[in-house]
Amino acid sequence: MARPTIADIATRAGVSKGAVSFALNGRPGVSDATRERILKIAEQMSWRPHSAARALGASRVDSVGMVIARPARTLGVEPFFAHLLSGVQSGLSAESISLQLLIVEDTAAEIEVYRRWASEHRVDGVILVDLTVKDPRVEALKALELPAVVIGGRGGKGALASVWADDRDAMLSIVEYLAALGHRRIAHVAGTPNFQHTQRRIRAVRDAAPRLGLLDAPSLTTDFSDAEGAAITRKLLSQPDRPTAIVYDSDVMAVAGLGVAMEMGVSVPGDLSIVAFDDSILTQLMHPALTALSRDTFDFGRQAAEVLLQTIADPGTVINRRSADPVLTVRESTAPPA
Amino acid sequence: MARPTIADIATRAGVSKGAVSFALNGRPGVSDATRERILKIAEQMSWRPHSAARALGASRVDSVGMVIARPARTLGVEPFFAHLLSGVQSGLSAESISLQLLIVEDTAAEIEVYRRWASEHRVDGVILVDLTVKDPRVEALKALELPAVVIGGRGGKGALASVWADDRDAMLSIVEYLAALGHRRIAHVAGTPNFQHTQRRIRAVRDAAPRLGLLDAPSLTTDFSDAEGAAITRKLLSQPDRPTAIVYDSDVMAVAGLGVAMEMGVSVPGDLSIVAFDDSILTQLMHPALTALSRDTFDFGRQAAEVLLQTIADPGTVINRRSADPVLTVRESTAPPA
DNA sequence: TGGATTTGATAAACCGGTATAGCTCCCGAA
DNA sequence: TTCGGGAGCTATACCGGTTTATCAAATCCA
Repeated sequence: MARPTIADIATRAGVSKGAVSFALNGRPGVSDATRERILKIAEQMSWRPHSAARALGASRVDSVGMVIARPARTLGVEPFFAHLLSGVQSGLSAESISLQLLIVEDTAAEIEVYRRWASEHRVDGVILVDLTVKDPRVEALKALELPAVVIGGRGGKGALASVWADDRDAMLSIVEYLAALGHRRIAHVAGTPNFQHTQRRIRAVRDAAPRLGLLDAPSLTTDFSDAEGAAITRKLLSQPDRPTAIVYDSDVMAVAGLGVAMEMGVSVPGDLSIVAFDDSILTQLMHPALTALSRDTFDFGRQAAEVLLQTIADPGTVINRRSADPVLTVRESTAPPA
Repeated sequence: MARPTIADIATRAGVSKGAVSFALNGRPGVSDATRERILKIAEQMSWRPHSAARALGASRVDSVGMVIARPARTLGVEPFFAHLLSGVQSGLSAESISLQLLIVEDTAAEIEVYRRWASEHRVDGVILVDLTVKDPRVEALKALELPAVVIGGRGGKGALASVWADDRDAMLSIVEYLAALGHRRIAHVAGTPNFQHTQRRIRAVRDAAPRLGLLDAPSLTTDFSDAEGAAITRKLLSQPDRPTAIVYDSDVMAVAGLGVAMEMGVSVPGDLSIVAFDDSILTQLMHPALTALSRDTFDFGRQAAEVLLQTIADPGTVINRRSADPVLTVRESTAPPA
């Protein structure tokens, strides 16, 4: 027999389909003896549930979705997503829930995907990344009644569940470290302006500046691309009063910035200190290796999966879980100013 | 009404469920007038098929799977996979087929996933990457009768469908280019030895060496990691008769190698030319920017999706499609030897 | 000891589609 | 005039599970 169904098992065990279903799902309705017998037979016949059949009956598909709305070009280099993904999967695999991944161009397309997933019952819930300030996805998901968890940003007042880290504290620790080294001119090459985490980081820099006696602490936004990272760096380093330290919101931009510095003959860390707000193999490949903020991205993903599963199980309560705080890994790209 | 079913449509249209099914799937059995009417009503009620119900009835889930067996750590930096993924999705989205992605540790786990997917009917077919010499996955997939397409390597004699590029010719073009510049000592830092494409590339170097009058052309295998790439480079550059050019099997290793050269005071391209057998934003971020072999990875993925869908539709014929040949993009890291 | 409750199990409905057998009506050919 | 056959549609079985109503037997309690 190619693929046994519960009916086959029922026949073999001399019981009804219903009894088999109860036994296999560990719910009351059969005696321990019968349950044992059924489980053994199922094992023997190497039975596995037919996902579609189960989905149809139980109206739950054991599958969650994740859409990433960034151009594939920049995506690949960002180790962030690969780690996040692995973490999410590890959190899901315990319950043998599968993950649907989709890369799309923009938020409009992303919402369209949610709409389709909801109407076709393809996923039980979704994981959101890159939350923006007035994010239309939150509204859309609530309208669709699709359980969701936001990664890296609070889901709004009682709106969506979330898993987040303290970007503000993290940014403060970077700026304080640089100030302690003696830097007074620090620039911040930020990411996409409407991302919530970008905003929080910018605010952190702005708030800390007077307290730390910084002369100048501009935050300049980009699209997270290496190109803009490089362009902004070139502009910053061409100024008469150029910064002695630059903080980049991503490792890719930091690497691009390092390249520009070398090209312009600005020595790192002699003339310029560089810090990346995200760590990965990239920062370690460089010469000098970059000082970077390390976050446990894998764990981030794992927690997001957990929270999502809880949200699916009990849509009533909204969980906002704070994950481990990031730490600054000091390497060769930072030193006291000349 | 929250989610209309075909029964609802049938009632509204005053026809039977069957008629609605025929109309919505564009198959004969209803008149054009009725079909028109049914489609309009379905549109109005914004009906969408329930994926599980369709899967159960039609025994086809409109979903394909892809498992990547590499440590997440190296995965993230490889832009290769992000591009491939986007390509695959673009090929699938036309038929609105969804993609399941899974990252696992090793091949054993990968096969286990295939087994589960097959028994739970979660996917209609799978896409394979990183084919090894005597790949156990081929056998496993045939046993499971799961349609599959291999990316970047022939599926074996009549075994599995495939989409491949000519690695041999590509490697030849690199070596010939370096030889034409005047290099006679060329080293090849290869990838995992049991990958088929690694073998093909090694063979290409070995075969071309005598014809091009190369004094030495060793191929050294690695695990594709930056660490081993760096280690091997250090060893190569410490030799008395060190190579004047090194070809790396991946962009990540090439970048690591460039770092080692700089560290050892070996100037690139003055004392050493570097070529990466894979292009991405990484190679362009470096200083000097790396000469690299560019492949249309996106298109690769797109074609793989196409071939897989054809294979699913008609499991009889085995397609082996050759994709566009890669081209060498010359940048700043290559020059005639000193 | 007898009625109430619990336990263990069954049969059947159901989820939302697809596939098929069969029915009616109409047309054309013999 | 009759019969064959196709077009257009309906009714129904079916896919493989889950869930509920039902029921007999066992158990409990007074």
